Amino acid sequence: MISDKTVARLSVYRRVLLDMQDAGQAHVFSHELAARSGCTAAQVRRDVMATGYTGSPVRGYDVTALAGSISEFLFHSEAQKVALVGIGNLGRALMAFSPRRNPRIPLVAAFDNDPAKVNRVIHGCRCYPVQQLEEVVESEGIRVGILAVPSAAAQDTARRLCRAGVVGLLNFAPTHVWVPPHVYIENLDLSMALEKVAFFAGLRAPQKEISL
Amino acid sequence: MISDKTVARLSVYRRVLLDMQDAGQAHVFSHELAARSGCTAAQVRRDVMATGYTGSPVRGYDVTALAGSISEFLFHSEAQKVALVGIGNLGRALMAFSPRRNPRIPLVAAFDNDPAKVNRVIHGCRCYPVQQLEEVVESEGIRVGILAVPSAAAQDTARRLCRAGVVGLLNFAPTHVWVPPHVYIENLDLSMALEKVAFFAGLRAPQKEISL
DNA sequence: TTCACGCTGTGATTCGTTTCACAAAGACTA
DNA sequence: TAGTCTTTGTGAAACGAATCACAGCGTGAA
Ligand SMILES: NC(=O)c1ccc[n+]([C@@H]2O[C@H](COP(=O)([O-])OP(=O)(O)OC[C@H]3O[C@@H](n4cnc5c(N)ncnc54)[C@H](O)[C@@H]3O)[C@@H](O)[C@H]2O)c1
Ligand SMILES: NC(=O)c1ccc[n+]([C@@H]2O[C@H](COP(=O)([O-])OP(=O)(O)OC[C@H]3O[C@@H](n4cnc5c(N)ncnc54)[C@H](O)[C@@H]3O)[C@@H](O)[C@H]2O)c1
Repeated sequence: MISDKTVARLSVYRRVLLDMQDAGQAHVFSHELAARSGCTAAQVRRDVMATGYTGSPVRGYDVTALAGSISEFLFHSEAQKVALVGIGNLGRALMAFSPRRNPRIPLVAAFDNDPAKVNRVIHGCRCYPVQQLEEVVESEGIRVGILAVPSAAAQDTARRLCRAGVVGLLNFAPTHVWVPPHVYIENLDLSMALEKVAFFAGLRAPQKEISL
Repeated sequence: MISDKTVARLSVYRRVLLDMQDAGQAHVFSHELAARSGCTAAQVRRDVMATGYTGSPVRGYDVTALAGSISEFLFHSEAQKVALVGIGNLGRALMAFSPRRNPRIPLVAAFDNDPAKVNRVIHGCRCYPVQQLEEVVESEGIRVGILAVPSAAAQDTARRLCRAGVVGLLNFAPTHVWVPPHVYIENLDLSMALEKVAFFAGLRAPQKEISL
């Protein structure tokens, strides 16, 4: 019913609105929010419709009220606890970033199969041996998982997470991961994204410089 | 003419095909490639059309030949050199990953405004003070940039990169960045992706466990 | 009080992508 | 040789999302 892409844009609008709130701005028009979010005014209005909030044709949207409405829409349920699997280069960067993130989506546990990396606390997040995955996910009621393990381990890790009750996955491994139909999975394939950028960069500057 | 999404999927097919090649598989059918790539057989056939390669109705596609055709299609131009700006947590993870990546898209320079992080070589990549950005990008002929700086610095960094000749950008900062129309930009907003996953996870398991 | 203005909310439309469905073709069988 | 089987390549149809376009409305000006 509600589209993937609308949810993504609402998340962007929310961040922009919070920035505006910090800057003391009280009202905003759809075209202004659109410009700051990289989309069109019509799209903003359509997306805002989904949250049920209604603006005023004269003042536009109330910044605080709209931010609140989007927050309520996006984070309606109780806080969604997150588990990270794979405390490697990428996993550690994600952990370092997590305190700056949305407190409604807290990172509460991390797992690794390397004994040297576990049984400590990094940026407020407990690190466990991967053997305890099911136990911790179940006891903490974790519903969201982040896969930052090598490709070869991704499918099996996903299977374990889903069995333990995870229903949303963010996958950084550059491989397709099968999950049960009730689980939502989002793939963030950085290599693929870079290849895409390189491809279009090649199209846009195809001729060598006249370099003589 | 060629769609964004087709390029993305071709990149995935290519990786799957290289894995098959390593495993000694000589031929593959569209439905098989589709299953391993997370899409449909019809989509595979459509996408393959774009590269100009033609399979056999009996044997399917020749793994090596198709991988080659996709590679040629995606990486037709000379190697696309890449510059990274922002040697923080995320930047360092990307540098650590780069040797494992496509050699047609080499990471050749990194920049930071923190003097403590520059004037050394990390994973084979030279780190420069950000003041030398224009000079290095121009002299090396770099056409692709990765933004791993804080949001506040993203727009200005993008502007400098584009002025220096970059025509493709990969942006990790959670902010909208304006670029000239001839520049291709791809945003990888990890926070947004996680909020999306959390949202759909909340929808799929909305009720608290009957936990008594 | 009337009018003009600019913006929101939304039905209708357009656009791009995915999926369907089938003709064409090689290989194997008898 | 004729027939069957499986898969490709691709027009055509279906689908979903973005965009258009405008009615409706509150405001401020005259
Ligand atoms: N680092 C990057 O910038 C980057 C970029 C693109 C994609 N990726 C992908 O992200 C994933 C992680 O990348 P990375 O650079 O952090 O790799 P890494 O090798 O630094 O870290 C992987 C971690 O996973 C752990 N691990 C391995 N098998 C495991 C298992 N079965 N269970 C639990 N933990 C296990 C390892 O001990 C290690 O700590 C990889 O799939 C990689 O392809 C990373
Ligand atoms: N770390 C993550 O997992 C993560 C996740 C999501 C998004 N991001 C985004 O990626 C970006 C980088 O994240 P990070 O965790 O690496 O942050 P970080 O603070 O660890 O690193 C930022 C780096 O950029 C450098 N820098 C700051 N201003 C600069 C400038 N004007 N020119 C050049 N260099 C400059 C800093 O010296 C620092 O080394 C941020 O925008 C962040 O929001 C990071």
